[in-house]
Amino acid sequence: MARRQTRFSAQDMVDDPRLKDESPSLWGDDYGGVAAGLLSSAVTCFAGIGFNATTTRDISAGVGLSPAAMYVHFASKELVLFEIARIGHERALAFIESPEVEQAADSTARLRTIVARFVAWHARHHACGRVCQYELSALSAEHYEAVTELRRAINGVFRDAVRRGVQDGSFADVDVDRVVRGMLSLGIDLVRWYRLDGPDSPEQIGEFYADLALSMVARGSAVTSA
Amino acid sequence: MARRQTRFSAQDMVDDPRLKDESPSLWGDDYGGVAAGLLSSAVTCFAGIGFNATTTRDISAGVGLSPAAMYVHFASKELVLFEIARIGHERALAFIESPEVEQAADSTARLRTIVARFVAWHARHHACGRVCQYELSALSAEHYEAVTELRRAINGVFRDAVRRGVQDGSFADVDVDRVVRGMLSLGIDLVRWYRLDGPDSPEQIGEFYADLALSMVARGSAVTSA
DNA sequence: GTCTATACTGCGATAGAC
DNA sequence: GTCTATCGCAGTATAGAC
Repeated sequence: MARRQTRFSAQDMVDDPRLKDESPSLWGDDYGGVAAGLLSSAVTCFAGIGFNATTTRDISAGVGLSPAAMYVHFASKELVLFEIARIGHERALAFIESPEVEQAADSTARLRTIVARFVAWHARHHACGRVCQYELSALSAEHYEAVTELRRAINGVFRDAVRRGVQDGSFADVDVDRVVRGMLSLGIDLVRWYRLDGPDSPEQIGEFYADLALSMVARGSAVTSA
Repeated sequence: MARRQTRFSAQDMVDDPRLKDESPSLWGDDYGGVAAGLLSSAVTCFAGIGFNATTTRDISAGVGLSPAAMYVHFASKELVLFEIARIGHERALAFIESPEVEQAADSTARLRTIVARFVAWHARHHACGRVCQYELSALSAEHYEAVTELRRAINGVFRDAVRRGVQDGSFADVDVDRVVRGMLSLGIDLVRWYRLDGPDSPEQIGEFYADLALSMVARGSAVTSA
């Protein structure tokens, strides 16, 4: 039987408007020109059919080049995945460590801004986000560890924001770890279904989920720790 | 360079306590004996390293059989994936359509029960849940459509429960689609990180998320529709 | 830096003995 | 129903011309 009789090929993914995202704007500080195009092509393919189902030919074909072209810019397919995951996590982390967060008036405004920006980033870059969330098992041990370090930093931003609000009395005495898990889940799971051509803009869904996050830590809520 | 220099092999997944789940109890009505063992082995491998990175040899080796053994019970690797996805979705749907849900006293109790059971099911069967959520792109077009049908039914249970509460005045006038997305995200994303040997039992995390879900539709919440 | 051509490997699936 | 052996092919990566 044929090796690949799956629903979609990588080329279908490139043509699918559901996978349109704004990853091309992500590589600027690290890559430009052909290399940036290869990363964007790989994001679309990886997000659509997965790292292991994507061939190096698919990635090159996405920018109109021959099968061998990818290796001039990246030493291996795994390195393409790592660069996507590394840059994606770095950008998301930077986006929730912005001055706008530092200047928040109080713990509530601070948490609201962090959640809204985290969610909006993942909506705008949802294809890159899918790769960052669901394809990490294909990384080498060293690269996986490097990404895990960045993920710990992102979790730390949320944990600090919630803990600070609990300590200064802005929030109820919630179970910080549980609540942070829930907030991250809202922001992360949307990469599975979000589309830029859907009803909500990235900023709108960010605001909506920021409200949900605040309701999770609100005083008088049913969700205080036991 | 080697084809697979990834972090983990399928055998590592079989040995990893993080992927312990209770999928062996899922196949009873459809498969028994060796076939059930193959499905459970496949769940562990697919959940750990993905459908495309798992070989038919891995699946068979998980139950101590030779590479060819799988084909006596399943016509193809893709069919193994489909059976896991089909049965997983059927069981999850049945679990939130239980008599316990039908007998709920009011809209609030009804939604609480649905969310708690949905979340608890995904926690208990989190490895199967990962396959059901993240590996569907490897299905054939026909099999994908069959699973999509089941997913629509599951979404419908949530949508009806929220809509009913809005209509009878138990809930605030929320944006039903948005709120249902959020509830499903909480229940689905946990398959990415949940472990049975962690601090929360499936039922405990189900109760916790049911509280969150109710706070999303509570009257007087900040999250009413515009 | 891009191409064509290809070496090498590993996987899905099958054949045929027991 | 399980085994061993193997076929055929797809996919990563490289060689070498331009």
